Amino acid sequence: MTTAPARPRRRARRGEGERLRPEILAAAKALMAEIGDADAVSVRAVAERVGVSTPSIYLHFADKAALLDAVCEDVFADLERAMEDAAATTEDPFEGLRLRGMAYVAFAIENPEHYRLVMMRMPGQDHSGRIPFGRDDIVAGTTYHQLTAAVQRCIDAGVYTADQDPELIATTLWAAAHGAVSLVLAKPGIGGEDAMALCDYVISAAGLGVAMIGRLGPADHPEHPSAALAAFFAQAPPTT
Amino acid sequence: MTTAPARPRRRARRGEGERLRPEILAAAKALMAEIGDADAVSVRAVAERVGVSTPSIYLHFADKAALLDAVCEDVFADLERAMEDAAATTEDPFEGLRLRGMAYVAFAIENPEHYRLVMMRMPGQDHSGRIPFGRDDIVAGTTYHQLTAAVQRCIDAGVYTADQDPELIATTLWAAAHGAVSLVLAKPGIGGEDAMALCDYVISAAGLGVAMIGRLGPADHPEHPSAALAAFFAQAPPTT
DNA sequence: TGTACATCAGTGAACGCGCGTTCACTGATGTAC
DNA sequence: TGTACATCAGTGAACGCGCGTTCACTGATGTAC
Repeated sequence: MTTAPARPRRRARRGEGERLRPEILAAAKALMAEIGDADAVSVRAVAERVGVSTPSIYLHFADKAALLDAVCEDVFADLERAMEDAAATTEDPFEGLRLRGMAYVAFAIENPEHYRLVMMRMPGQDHSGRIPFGRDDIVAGTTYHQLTAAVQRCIDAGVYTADQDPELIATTLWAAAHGAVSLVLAKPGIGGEDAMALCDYVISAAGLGVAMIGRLGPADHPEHPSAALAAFFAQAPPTT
Repeated sequence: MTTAPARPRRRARRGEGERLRPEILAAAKALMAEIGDADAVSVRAVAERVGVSTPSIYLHFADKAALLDAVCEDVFADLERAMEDAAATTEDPFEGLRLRGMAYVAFAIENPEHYRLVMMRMPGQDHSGRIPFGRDDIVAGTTYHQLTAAVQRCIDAGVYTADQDPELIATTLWAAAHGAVSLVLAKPGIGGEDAMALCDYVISAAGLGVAMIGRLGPADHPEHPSAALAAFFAQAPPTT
């Protein structure tokens, strides 16, 4: 069923058994993208793709879950690299937020099954009770840290206000990007032809809306919000 | 494994075979919520829960996929009802958007596996090639129609501007609510203790940000957006 | 009013499948002497 | 320089499992006469 040619391979030399591990990882990653369903990737298929017998997988990974965890780790690193590369192309903090979001979205659209694996699964607990690749892992990473730092620079620049919480803003932007792109993946055709344009719109709306919240107060739900907002915008300055 | 007592049941009378169908549906729905993984719900388990033999399921559903599709339909109706009920409690169109979003979010948090089934799955094609519960089905429904109508009323009220597209705005609000709540489901602990508060924040940000886009122009990406935004807000009127 | 029969809801047992995982094994490779 | 041996990467075959689905069947029920 899998079209891998399974070329004959030479076994690794003594002490070089670790050489097989990255090959297994890459095969699992590739199969996941091809099959389009992480659950449907079998240990057998991965072994066949690598050109090795099935039990060999167990020399490098404790079980299937450990293999999938390793793939997660790999994918996560790819996603974070894409975001950091994108952010490095601008000095403007607000634009940096937008570029990060667009890189995030582009990664998800280009690698839907990988994105799904790390971001759209229900959390399964480790044997140790830890949730792999949960909130804590993400928030502890350098990419998330850079994101909140960029938000802080937006506060410093006067886009957001000093009383706003950079963590909450970062999470909100993350939710906006994730919401747009995961909806595009789950419900194709949404937002018309240009899915990236929809995502850009959603990300921009969230980024700007957070600024509005900074001006209106955090939980401002007046009795007639439509009238209050209409009045606010009626007095707003003309834009360039 | 499933704790259903499987009380002895009487067979339906002649011509009343259809009576079993809703019971099967309800059992499948309940099992899904309990197990927390739609894929792990087996036809056998559903039959056992109903108190009927496994082949009986096939008298009412062509195959397992048809059963899951029927559950989807049911869940979708629940979700839409929750949103319409929530929206009915206000006359204000902007507040109506927010209440719809909060009802959506609350439904997802209360029924995580059901929400996941209808909104977080990769689209699987029907035997006929149609995507069940895809964008087209949702957009054609009355709930989505009411949502865009509420957006139109926001335009009429001066919250959004006449040149903005109600469909795009509706989709953006949907993406925001979905993004916030699906992130909460997939990465527990995000947004701190109160997940609903985070969702409210994200929904509000999107709703307000769309209004900002209406004033700034649809794809306004100036060279130094931070400075431009800071200038805009520096001139903005004081808020109540 | 009684009975033979067609209908139809529901069943017991089995089929074949692919899966994760294990076990006893092979044979190449480096090393000690 | 030659050889016995320990090490270690990798294997072939099998285990047991739960799954979706099918098939020939049973037996209660309503109906025609």
